[in-house]
Amino acid sequence: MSAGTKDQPNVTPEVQASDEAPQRGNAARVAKTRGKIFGAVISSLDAVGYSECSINRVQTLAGVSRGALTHHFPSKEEMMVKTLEHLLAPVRGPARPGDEATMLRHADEAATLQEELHLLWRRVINTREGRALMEILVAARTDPALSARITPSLHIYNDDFNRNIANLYQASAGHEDELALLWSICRSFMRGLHTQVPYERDPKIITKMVDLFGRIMAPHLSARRPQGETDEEPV
Amino acid sequence: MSAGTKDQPNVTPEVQASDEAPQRGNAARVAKTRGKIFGAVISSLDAVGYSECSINRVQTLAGVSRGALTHHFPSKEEMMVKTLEHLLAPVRGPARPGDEATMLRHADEAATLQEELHLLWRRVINTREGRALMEILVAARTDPALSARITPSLHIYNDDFNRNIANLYQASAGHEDELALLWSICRSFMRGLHTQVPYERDPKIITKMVDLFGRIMAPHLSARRPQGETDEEPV
DNA sequence: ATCGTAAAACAGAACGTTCGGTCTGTTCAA
DNA sequence: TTGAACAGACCGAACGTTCTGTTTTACGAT
Repeated sequence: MSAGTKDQPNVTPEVQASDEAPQRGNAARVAKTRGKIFGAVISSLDAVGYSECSINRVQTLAGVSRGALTHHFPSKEEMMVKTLEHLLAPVRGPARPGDEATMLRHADEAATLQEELHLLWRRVINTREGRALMEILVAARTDPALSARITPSLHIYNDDFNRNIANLYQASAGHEDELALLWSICRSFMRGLHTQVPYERDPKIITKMVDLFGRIMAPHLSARRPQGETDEEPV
Repeated sequence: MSAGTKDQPNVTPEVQASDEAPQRGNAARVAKTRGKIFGAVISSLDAVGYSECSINRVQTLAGVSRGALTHHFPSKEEMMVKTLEHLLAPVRGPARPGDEATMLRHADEAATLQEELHLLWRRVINTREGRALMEILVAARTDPALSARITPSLHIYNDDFNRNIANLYQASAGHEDELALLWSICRSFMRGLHTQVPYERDPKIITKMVDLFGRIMAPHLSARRPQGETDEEPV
């Protein structure tokens, strides 16, 4: 369904070796296969939603056999849990020192909070990955087993997220303890936007909403002066 | 699954006669059956989500036969479309003059915008009906046929919504044209909250978020003095 | 007033399809 | 040569739809 899923898998292969280390197996082959599967799951979630993201569809889209899929992910639940963790990984922070930091750090391109939120919307939330994540979150709400599996990951992600923003942003004076809350509000707003985009007559409305929201939030949330940055930027 | 779905159907029976007029049929019986079905659909959507809201489940939960269900809703898509319209109806405004107005009108109980938003969250968004609506919206995003069916209803609902808030609220001076945008932001934020509630360790966080959000929005959005009220309140 | 009849409302069996999970083989790398 | 990686057939269950029958209601003719 998506454009050119076969030609440009759109997944980051050969870079996934951060998972449980396969002591014996062929690491490169595993990473490639899992990468293809992750890409297919994400594309399917974005294109047809959680319930239609079937084993058969993923298998076909990824171009792998049923056996390969089953070997890596014994159940659909396992497939979704691992896909979620795959989606959360790049936002949690730099895997190794020197890697690009959290997706929040657009400070070099965005001067104002409004611009920052626009970038967040365009590059993180309103993407295939962002919509796929949304599908998993919504599905897990009514799936106790899935919910139980992903909740710990989400808590860890949330803690990492809050730790990262503490270095990059600050709340207005007198409300320093509200920083995490403020960013939770931003994220909630943008997740909610997901359910408005498909039904909005004028796409510009979405941009206007992000813009106005940024203007409203700006007095309460500002970027830190580049200061906690110097200690770790050899590149 | 839900508590006492059989004892207190929790649907508004005998009040649904607003649909395409059944020239011949038995209006009361139809309303009762459709009411039971709507209640079962809403409960199922809330409890198990869109994909698990199967015909079999609804049929059993509603206590009606397969034939009755099929008769009223020839397809699952039709069932969902009609359920959505059923969910949207009470928010669109008073069906007849004298009926209770839109769900937005808590002005008599809520003094501040914060209290108003809390009530909106507790009584409209974070309810079985609110979560059911969310499930349909999310499902329709990846279901073109369903999306095409519900989009007109959503547009009408949106227009009615904006018309209603224009009588009840006003944007801050100098930004009168932003009223609809401001409320869209509020709704987006609260819809996004749906995807955070199940995974939040401390439920109080949600309350705090609604509270802080209300505090941030308050300078931009205020209730109109009771003035456009007198022309239509004989009760 | 009541009876006949057509249509709506309801009941439930049966359909083919697709689902996720399981199973037995085969290939590849160490 | 061993075990991980992969391949593909197979299973019972559940899905949404379609179908034929039965009951109930409305209403004009008698």
